[in-house]
Amino acid sequence: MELIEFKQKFSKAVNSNQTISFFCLCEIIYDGRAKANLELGERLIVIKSDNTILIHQPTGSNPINYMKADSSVKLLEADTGLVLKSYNSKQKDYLDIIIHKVCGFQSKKLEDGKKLVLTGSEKDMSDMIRNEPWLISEQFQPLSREEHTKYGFIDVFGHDANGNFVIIECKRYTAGLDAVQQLRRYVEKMSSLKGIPKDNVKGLIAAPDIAKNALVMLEDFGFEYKQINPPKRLEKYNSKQKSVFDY
Amino acid sequence: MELIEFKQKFSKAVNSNQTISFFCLCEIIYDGRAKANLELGERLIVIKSDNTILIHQPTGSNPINYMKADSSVKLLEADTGLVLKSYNSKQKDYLDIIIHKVCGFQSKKLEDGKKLVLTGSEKDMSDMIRNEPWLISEQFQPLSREEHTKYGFIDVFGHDANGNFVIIECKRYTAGLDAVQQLRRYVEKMSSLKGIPKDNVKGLIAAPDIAKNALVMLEDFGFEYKQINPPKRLEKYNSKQKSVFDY
DNA sequence: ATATAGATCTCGTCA
DNA sequence: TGACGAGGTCTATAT
Repeated sequence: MELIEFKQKFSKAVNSNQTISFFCLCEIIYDGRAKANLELGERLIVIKSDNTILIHQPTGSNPINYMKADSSVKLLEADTGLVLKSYNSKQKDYLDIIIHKVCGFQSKKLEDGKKLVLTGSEKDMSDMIRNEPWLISEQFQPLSREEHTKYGFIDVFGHDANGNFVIIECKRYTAGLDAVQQLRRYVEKMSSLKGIPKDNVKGLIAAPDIAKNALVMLEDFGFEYKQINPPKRLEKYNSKQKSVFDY
Repeated sequence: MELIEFKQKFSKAVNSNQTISFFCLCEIIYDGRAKANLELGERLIVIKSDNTILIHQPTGSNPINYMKADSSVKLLEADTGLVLKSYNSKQKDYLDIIIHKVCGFQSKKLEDGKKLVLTGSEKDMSDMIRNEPWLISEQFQPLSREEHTKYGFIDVFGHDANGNFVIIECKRYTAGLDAVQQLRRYVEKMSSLKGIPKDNVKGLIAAPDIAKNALVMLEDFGFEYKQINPPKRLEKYNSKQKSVFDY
């Protein structure tokens, strides 16, 4: 595509807050929170209606370069072709896309107010444990939600049959050393805030799996691990679930 | 665009490992590590040459839905139009894109072997401190960097004038409670593995800023905070830096 | 605005 | 392959 034609289409689309997608041969220079450059290659560029910029190479989930929402977007002429200059004042980020060739251009004003409905998050997991405390043990009794927020970001808080407090940290994937440290911090905080001995505040990790070292560390602190999987419940689609993903 | 025409172009592009981009009116159903659905709306769909799938709404950096590399991609006919079915065996993820209308279609075999050259990462920061130890203090002397294997992933390791070991944890942004806990773990691990009293292993956080609570916790453990900014050096572009981002 | 922690985190690296 | 930690993390939430 001719750069002149591209520039016209581009400007029109940007000015009307359309979402833009095009392939191009380009170099990238970034400076801001860090500093980076990417030599000449073919990439997919996406510019969203909130002026988010994404630069994608042909593989991988993440953009190789990007600018966050509310960036400025200017397309200027240069020796090599065009330069897309962008600046984000909040992040203090600068991005230059030095465009040598453009292949294809698409833009559309997207209408989409829908939000993702997702289950299986850590929050769903802690809700499940609060509603079905026997998943932890026969003795575990959860306390009110207000109770646990007072003492920090504790997933589930309750007590056992012996009058000990129990703090539960949920992880939706394999718990690691960081999860154990996190739990340890909550236990120590509650112990000191309530003025009760550490032995009377029990720590427990609920996760589908736990790393070996993490389990050792957990047991060193006198904490427990309970194998629990995160729940997955989408009321709306549960009934037709089988047929939907059937091949 | 007619769905028939789209289907032909799509299949051809997928079979030749092209990178694909198109706008469409669609619903999304996802099941796997979690479970989600997204009601009808207009989105940008990207399919990369490694069969990564990205579904983008008109705002925000992250895709609202996605599939990781090496997913299967099949386009089937349905009552409502077309259904793009995808399955990732490694992640055990299923994704259905129920396509009602398609607007535009672009595909291209992207050639790009270039890798991002980035500076200002945490590793650059620890390298800088190792090379310029006076940034920490006049007394600090870094030791060889075998720490990685023996005592965990310690960023910088050395000793002070009094024969104490010093463990430094670098953060390129505001250090939080998690950073203090991480440092604490390294200090404890080295102390116990080497059999040295904890008082003779000093912990230090090097970061541009530290959260208030994190500083309190740091000082409770007898650790130190040193304000240091991550370096940003790209040899190639340093000289023309000003002109490159000049407007 | 800052702080805190999750994420269908993703990605690289090393044992 | 699992484990571990960084990320220009991004995002949501609470203060």
